[in-house]
Amino acid sequence: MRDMAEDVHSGTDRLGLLLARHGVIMNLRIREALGVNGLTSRQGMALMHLAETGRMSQQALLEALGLDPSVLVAVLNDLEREGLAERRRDPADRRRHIVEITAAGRRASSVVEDALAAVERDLFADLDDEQVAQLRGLLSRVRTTPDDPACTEA
Amino acid sequence: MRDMAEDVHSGTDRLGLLLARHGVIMNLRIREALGVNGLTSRQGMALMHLAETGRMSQQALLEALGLDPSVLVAVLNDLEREGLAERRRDPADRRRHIVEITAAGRRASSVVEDALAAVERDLFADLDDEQVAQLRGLLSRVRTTPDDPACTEA
DNA sequence: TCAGATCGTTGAACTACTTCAACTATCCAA
DNA sequence: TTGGATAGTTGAAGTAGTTCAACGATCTGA
Repeated sequence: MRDMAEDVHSGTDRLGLLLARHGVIMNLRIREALGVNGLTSRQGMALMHLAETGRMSQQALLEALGLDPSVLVAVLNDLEREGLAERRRDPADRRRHIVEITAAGRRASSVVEDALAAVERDLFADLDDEQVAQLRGLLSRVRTTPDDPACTEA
Repeated sequence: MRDMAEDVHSGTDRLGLLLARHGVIMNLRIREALGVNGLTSRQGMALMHLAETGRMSQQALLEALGLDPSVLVAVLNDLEREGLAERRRDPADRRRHIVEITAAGRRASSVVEDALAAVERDLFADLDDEQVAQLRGLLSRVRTTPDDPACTEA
């Protein structure tokens, strides 16, 4: 197909090492993008989640983001103070909070979206659309659910 | 019951978000693997680098790993104390250190290799060999070199 | 020989992330 | 009504990563 050099790197290159090397950098760039509004990357993540789902229980958000409860509290405090999200008690169970994104939150989240898109354009500048789609497909099938108990054997 | 919790991944999924989500987890697993000998993930990284190149100047290692000089010093101190690497002054320029991996270091590095391979097998269990190769190819073409000034134009 | 640069090193300050224990309010079931 | 569980909150401790300034040893060029 293309005349691309198949292996620019030396032969041994573990995929894991590639991920360790590039992953750190990609992560950095992505977190910068997530924090584009002066938010922390976590606040950005939470905002994106809320933008997707509109509203959800604090519990659900917590599990989706994989955060400690106490951490999420701080995140939501900040988002709420900035007027990007709101908490209100669930009338059906007053222990629970329902977290909802505000209009300002949606605006902020779309700014984050754009910043993410820009980083992607930058990171994946050498890939065409089809390849980016391919990459997305492959990555989405990576097993990141720790529900498999027998995974740390050597 | 938690009816909103389960289904999380869907529609909009930015590739960047995928990376932010999965990347953190992949990174965690990989770093666990890198630290399999009781080393820190950084020591593991350094060891892998040394195993690839055999020996290199401390300066070169520093740039390859993207570390602050002071950080590398600590890493090498530990590796040397464990007998996994050795520093000696470069006779051609006595300011410089030449870092060389030891036999024990090679053994340790191959343990890291195996652990990495295991993590990969686990993470990419749902991909066949061809797809893993594809993923490696795509990832290796991600732009992670920030030294290119003309890459952030849009 | 001297001045300035380079290499590795030390130490400290600073930030961010993680984890945990304890507490309040609320729900649910016996 | 009461005891135990759950949701969210607070605060603190511990860990790890980053950055920076300063220093001694050494090289290089004038």
